[in-house]
Amino acid sequence: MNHKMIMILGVTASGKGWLAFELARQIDAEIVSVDSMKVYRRMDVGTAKPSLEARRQVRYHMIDVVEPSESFSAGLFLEKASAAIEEVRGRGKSVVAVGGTALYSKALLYGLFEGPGSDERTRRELLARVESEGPAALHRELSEIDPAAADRISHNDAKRIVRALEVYRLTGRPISSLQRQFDGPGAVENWTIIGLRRERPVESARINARVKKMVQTGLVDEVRSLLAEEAPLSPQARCAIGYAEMIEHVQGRLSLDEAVEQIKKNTRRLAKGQRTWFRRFPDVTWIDVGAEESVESVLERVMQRIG
RNA sequence: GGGCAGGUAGCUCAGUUGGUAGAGCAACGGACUGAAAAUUCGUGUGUCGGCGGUUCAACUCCGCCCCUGCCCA
Repeated sequence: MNHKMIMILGVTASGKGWLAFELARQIDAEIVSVDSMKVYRRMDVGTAKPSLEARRQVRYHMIDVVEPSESFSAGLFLEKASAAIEEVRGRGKSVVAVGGTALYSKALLYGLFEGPGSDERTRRELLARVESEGPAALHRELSEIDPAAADRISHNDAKRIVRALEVYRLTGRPISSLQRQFDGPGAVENWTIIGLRRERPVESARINARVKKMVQTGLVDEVRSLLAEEAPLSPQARCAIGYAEMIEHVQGRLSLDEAVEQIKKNTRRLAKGQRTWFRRFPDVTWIDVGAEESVESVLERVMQRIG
């Protein structure tokens, strides 16, 4: 008994993957990856997946669950991840959830609203209208049926406008009346949330080093072979950082150096967005990691917090 | 040593007839509920190389010095 639910947060390249692995071994837990890109098979180097060796030692979930040609979603994530967590708990083991996809983490903590998933036909239709009429026109339409949502969504944010209209069309209810989960207590209290944090320049330096290493360990070849596959990469998979830029390079629109610089820049931006999300997460115990601090030392500090 | 061209934001550079400065990129802050590594909103962060001079007022004009690049010795 006494199995734990631990969530580890941190920006990309913060070392949370290692920590999760060491922690899982220490407390005999299984790991649930909370990452929108590690779900794709054969996208290994660029998503910094745990090694096969690590995966032999600790059981991982939510990694390699779909083909690169498939689309994935927060809803699908929540469904599969919840099932995985149930399974782990059924074995009487602890759960360590690690990842950098904040929306997915939030979905685990609070759930998502009970509503329709994306509907391809409706969405295609609405997107066509965005093309011809511009997002502002649809935003005006949204403000008629759901002023609260329109107020919150920028008139240029085509994706959210489309989603809101889609939900209304499918359910006849304004999306703002359905999205209430994040306001309540959710399942937060079941989790111990640990955040890893370093000084900004250190985080940036780690990102640069990681990108360099990805290129050295075969990112270009990985992208080439993905492009050579029969089924084309899904829109989501192909905009993954590291892949989008390398596709430009492989197709001759960017030099290798330019692509690498772009990847570094976009990864830094990703980290920035992650910080913004995580800052507002509830009940996070932040661990300020020293520049040269060892995994063991961090692990020890985390163990103290977990008790 | 002499000549020429430059020294303005983290970087690349604009800056009209003197009225204490902008643009791109980078950076920073925010939003975010089934595409989220996506999408989107916002913000100049500056001893204008240094020291003097002219002027009500100097990034703009003058002098000296320092630094960088090119050319001539």
